[in-house]
Amino acid sequence: MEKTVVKALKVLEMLARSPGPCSLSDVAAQCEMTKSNAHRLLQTLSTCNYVRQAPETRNYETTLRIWEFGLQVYDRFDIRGVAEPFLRQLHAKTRESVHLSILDGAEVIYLDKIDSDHAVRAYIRVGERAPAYCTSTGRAMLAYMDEPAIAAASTNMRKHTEKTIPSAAALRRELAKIRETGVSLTFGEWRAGVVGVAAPVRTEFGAVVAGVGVAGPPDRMDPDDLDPFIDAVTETARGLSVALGFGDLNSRVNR
Amino acid sequence: MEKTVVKALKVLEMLARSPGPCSLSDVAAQCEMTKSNAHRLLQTLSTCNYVRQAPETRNYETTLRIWEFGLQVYDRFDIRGVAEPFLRQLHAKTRESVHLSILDGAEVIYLDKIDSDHAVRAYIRVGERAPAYCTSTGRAMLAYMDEPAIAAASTNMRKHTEKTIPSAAALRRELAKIRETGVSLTFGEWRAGVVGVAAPVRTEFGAVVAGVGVAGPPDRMDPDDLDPFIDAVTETARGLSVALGFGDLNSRVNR
DNA sequence: GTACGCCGTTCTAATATATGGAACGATCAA
DNA sequence: TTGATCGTTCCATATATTAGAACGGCGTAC
Repeated sequence: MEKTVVKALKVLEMLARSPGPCSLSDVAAQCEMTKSNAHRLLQTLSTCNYVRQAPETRNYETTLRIWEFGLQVYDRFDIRGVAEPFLRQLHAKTRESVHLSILDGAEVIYLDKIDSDHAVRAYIRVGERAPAYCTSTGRAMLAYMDEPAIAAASTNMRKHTEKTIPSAAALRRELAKIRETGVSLTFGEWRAGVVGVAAPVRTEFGAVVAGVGVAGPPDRMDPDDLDPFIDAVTETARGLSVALGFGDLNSRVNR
Repeated sequence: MEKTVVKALKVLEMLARSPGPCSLSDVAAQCEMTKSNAHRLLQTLSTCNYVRQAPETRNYETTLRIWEFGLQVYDRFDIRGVAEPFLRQLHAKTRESVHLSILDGAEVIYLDKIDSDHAVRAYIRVGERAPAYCTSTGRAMLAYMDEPAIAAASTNMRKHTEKTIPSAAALRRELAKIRETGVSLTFGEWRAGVVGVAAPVRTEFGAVVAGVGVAGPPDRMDPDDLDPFIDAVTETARGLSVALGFGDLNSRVNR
């Protein structure tokens, strides 16, 4: 294991996370290394154009280099390109916020979204993470994962709201229900007051590659009458599954 | 200079750029290192979750980790957040594609865009780069940069289309004109058949931080009658400059 | 069926490389 | 002026990285 590389990445991550430029001492302190060590790492990162220092304050900050590479990586995950028209359609039908996410370990990552037009709306940011076990798209995907993945997702379960699913056993019952009905429902388990309806996006071979869902407040998404939303979401998921199902996801190249 | 870090970044960049998963040998060959060296680098990058190997083929590919960090970095460049309503307004007025870009050395990076609704439209991708000297937003920013920056931007000038500005001298004349009028105009210099109208976005201290512009085909953007577009763009640039002008750009934190 | 070649991976000794502490000049506050 | 803090440079030491050989697995060609 290359220690230097790990340290360099640590510095880079720290700078990326930081809300503003950092002094050398800040970097050294937060990354728990000596000043001279941090200094040299920052210099190499500078010559590679990943960070730069403000000419006047001598503080260090990240450049847009990482963003560029991130976009390149992201574009290869072509789910989003294929999914966009489907998301648009789902949004047009429901007028609520619609989300596209993938599973990464025990968390979901939101790949794309379209916000509701309503003033009161469910809001997430693209790139954000959330625990899979208590989000609608997360559970929709979990339901079709193998045992180790489910076990991993049901450790460290916490009550994020009053309604968060309370136990691994309850989660497994919920996942079984999802496998029966094909739909994942949540009622304010992650963010209070947000109703979620989601379904898995699968390839023709059955592999789950993403989750798609709609989220909104209970006064517009009546828990007793979610059928219109369920229908819209399942149709979107089915359409997306077909659109994505031809070939291996990772072999897709840039559009 | 930490050689190991440079190598690791090289591997990461190579994988990000690659259209699909790469075998170890590919990585070693393309990055010009021994297989064992590439192998260890890939392993450390794996344990840091920046790359992973497909379980079956054993090929390596990037994860979405870089994308996540890229987004964090990007969000700190709050220009885009502030600019969005202005771009929307400009788009509403012109119905053409509008672009927001920043200068990075001799190139522009497109930060954001809104596409025209028309079937025929100027198209760029967010995150894309283009030479500053022959794009409208690029020249709008260059016009207010210091001598070394202009000199750097006027090296390696190539004819991308028939209309590309032919020489450094011509570029300087053009930049002088921009400083007079406040507007930068291009007629198919980078992509044939695309008319561009752009203006610089400046802080109250005069520092140029971005460029904003509109682009479209000559039949809707008549070179002899660009005044409506010029007015719209200058108004947008002025509004954005005011909105951004209070304080240092880099000290802005997440919304 | 067997031999060959290529793959990814592991190991090791040799060496290049990173390390942290000390020292330096600059800047700022008291 | 003094003292403290900052960013940066230097250097001997220790350590982490290196290249190459060797291994076992796999597919292919003969």
